[in-house]
Amino acid sequence: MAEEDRKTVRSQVKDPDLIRKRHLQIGIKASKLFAKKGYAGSSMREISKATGITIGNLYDYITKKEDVLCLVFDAFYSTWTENLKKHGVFDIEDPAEQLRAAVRKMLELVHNYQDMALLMYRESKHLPKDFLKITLQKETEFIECFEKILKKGKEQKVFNISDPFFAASMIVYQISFESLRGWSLKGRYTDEEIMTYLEEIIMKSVT
Amino acid sequence: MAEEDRKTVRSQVKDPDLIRKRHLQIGIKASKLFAKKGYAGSSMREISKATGITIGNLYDYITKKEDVLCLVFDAFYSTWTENLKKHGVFDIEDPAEQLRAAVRKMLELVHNYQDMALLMYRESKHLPKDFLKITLQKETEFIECFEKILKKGKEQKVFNISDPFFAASMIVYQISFESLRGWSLKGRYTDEEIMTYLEEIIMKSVT
Amino acid sequence: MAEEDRKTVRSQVKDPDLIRKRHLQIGIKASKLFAKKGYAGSSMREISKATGITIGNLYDYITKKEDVLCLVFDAFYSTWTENLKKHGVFDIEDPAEQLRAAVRKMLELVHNYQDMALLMYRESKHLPKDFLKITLQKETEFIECFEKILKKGKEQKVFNISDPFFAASMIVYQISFESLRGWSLKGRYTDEEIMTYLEEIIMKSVT
Amino acid sequence: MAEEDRKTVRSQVKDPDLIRKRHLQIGIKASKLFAKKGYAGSSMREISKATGITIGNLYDYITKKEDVLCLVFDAFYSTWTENLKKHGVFDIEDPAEQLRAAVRKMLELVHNYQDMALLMYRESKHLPKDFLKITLQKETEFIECFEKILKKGKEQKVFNISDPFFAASMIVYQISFESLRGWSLKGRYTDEEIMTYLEEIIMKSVT
DNA sequence: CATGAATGAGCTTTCATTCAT
DNA sequence: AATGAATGAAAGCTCATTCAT
Repeated sequence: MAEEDRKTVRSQVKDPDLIRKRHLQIGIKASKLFAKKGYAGSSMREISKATGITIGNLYDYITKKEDVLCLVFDAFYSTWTENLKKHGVFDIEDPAEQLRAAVRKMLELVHNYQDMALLMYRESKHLPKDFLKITLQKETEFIECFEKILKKGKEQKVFNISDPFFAASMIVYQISFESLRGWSLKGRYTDEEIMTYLEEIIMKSVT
Repeated sequence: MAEEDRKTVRSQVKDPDLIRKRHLQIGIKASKLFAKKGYAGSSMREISKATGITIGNLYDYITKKEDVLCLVFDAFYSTWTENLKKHGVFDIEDPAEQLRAAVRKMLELVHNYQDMALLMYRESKHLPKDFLKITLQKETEFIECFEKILKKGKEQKVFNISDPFFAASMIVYQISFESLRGWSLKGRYTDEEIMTYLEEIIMKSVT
Repeated sequence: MAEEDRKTVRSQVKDPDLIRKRHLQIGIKASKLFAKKGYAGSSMREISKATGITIGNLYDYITKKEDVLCLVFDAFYSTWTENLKKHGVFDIEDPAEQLRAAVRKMLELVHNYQDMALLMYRESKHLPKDFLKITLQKETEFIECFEKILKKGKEQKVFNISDPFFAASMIVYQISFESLRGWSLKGRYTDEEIMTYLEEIIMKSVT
Repeated sequence: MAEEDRKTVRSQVKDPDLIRKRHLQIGIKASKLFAKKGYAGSSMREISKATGITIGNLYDYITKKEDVLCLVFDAFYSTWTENLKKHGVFDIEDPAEQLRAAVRKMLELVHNYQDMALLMYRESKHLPKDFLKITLQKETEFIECFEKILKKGKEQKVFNISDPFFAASMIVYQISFESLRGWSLKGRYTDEEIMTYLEEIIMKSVT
């Protein structure tokens, strides 16, 4: 209880199943609200309305407004990783094939949750210190997935890169391109073009 | 530059020189504050303290808090473009040489104003509509500088890219890598390593 | 009276009984404050103190300071019309008798709520447009009560007037005489004298 | 200097002619502003703009914002009495004729300065105590003009009134009818009709 | 005398948070 | 567990007034 402190959002309620259910409910509904109005721009009243939980009851499941943001990040990572596991990307043997599949899958995911990716960049500043650390840890683990693929490809001499981790970081970064810079491309390119170009650029950068 | 700009932030004060001076003062000091506490998280009283201008006087130079953010963006673009012009990047003939020089220069700039790049991504949401349009225009012009280099290189067959504008957008995006994802690299790489790797990756992506 | 009114001042609070109670409380207490210091001269903090409702809670029952003024007008008209109905003025048959009774009753009322009449003249400028319309409508209805009496009297040749509505307007105006010009009479006449003279003048003006 | 204190608005400036000129200028221009936006609703900045005197200079002729209101009242009484003297109302011998002439003249005056009359009712609350006393004195003197006419008429048995001063007060009050209640008549009556009816009612009230 | 930049108290309003029911 | 009324600190912004030039 002392060391494991703050790994999750504290709640007054006893029933753990109810807590899980409500926490997910809050995270999902609030994420849509935050995407539209931002974290600071959303009041607890609005969060209450969006989640369908009265304001007093909301505070039975959280202790501060920050917690709602943590729940949003939690919910996001849940759906994100879940979606990724469903498609057996990591079963592919050929590194180039595998990388292309992973990148394409991720691009689709980011495309579908565009606001979310942007949201996480924008609002991570408001996360409490200890939760931020956890988040960064999760991101690092995510990068390491790509690092693994790159390392294998480098050993097999199919990839020509100097530093696998650095390259993996850049790939993960590039995947968010549409979310963060999409506005400067909208009108010039179709969604499919954007994803095709991105895939192409990323693949070329490693070969 | 003196007559045509500053139509966006109106002030009560009549002396145009004083306005320019104070606007710059506000933009620079507030940018440091915003980088630390964010736009929404910084109160007008804090901005007043940071700029050294009393709150009432501050409102002689702006009309809304938004305006401070505009001044931050303004100040940023001023120093940014100014710095870029100083080094005769656009005199270089060889496209590859030219691109490398431009990228390296920009990487150094972004490195020195790290918080700023992140700030601009994070807070552009809070810009008023009309000012946002101007900002996007400035960004597009910036991208087009790189597009021009890429086009020339493509014609000379030194660059192998399918869409120069898209590639230019990606390069500009990659240049901000350190600002937006730097935390995942800190501790693993020195500043110099980061810039060298970035330069290498960007150059490879076009050849 | 319960369902149809109070569409003008919206509140966050859900319990309609509580809303009615608080709205009346605000209207009455604020009216005394406004009479003393004027609408513009009374701060929300003072209104809060005067009503005994904390400032945040106050804003659960109103949306703008204007609303407080509306509630003052509401409360005034409520007590005004209520008081008038209590005394069966409109049952009297003889027009002259009826007019004299109505005037006398009104004079007493205005005398008891002296500051209020003055307040309403002074502050109606600050009412929001739509509410002002409602207020004027209520006043017109009030004038029409007197118009009706005058019309009947004119038909029965007991009153000698050229335009009943105009005359009714003037009577209603004269009734507020004490509120608006009382200061120039204080010291010269007793309260009872003022009312007697007023009654006399008004009655003579129609015969 | 001790007893006569505060009879007028104090000024830093030495030249008495300039003071008079500026005071009148301020009073006239500010009156139009106050009529539109009210005393409390007009800022010193607006007053400065309306008068064409810079804010600092303004404070060379006044000491507080209140003073501007005093100057408005002063300017008003100046033009008012001036206008009244021009027409030789007080030379008429027959009391009824004289009263009718005075009333008609005043009605025209009030009609032309409608906003002003309303303004004075509304804003007299904001006058400093000592100045208010002077204002009331001036008003009383004005009422006494009518009282004199009524007294003469009463002695000659052409007027049938019980208390001349009270009746005079009421007449002065009725003269402002259009200013204070005009909105409820607009649309129903022409300006000329209003004045004719008013004259008729007032004359009947004394005979 | 005139100018207008500077001051800071005070205004209206919002909002995270608590707590009696 | 759930409700929503109540709290008050703090936010953005205005404005009468001063004062150096």
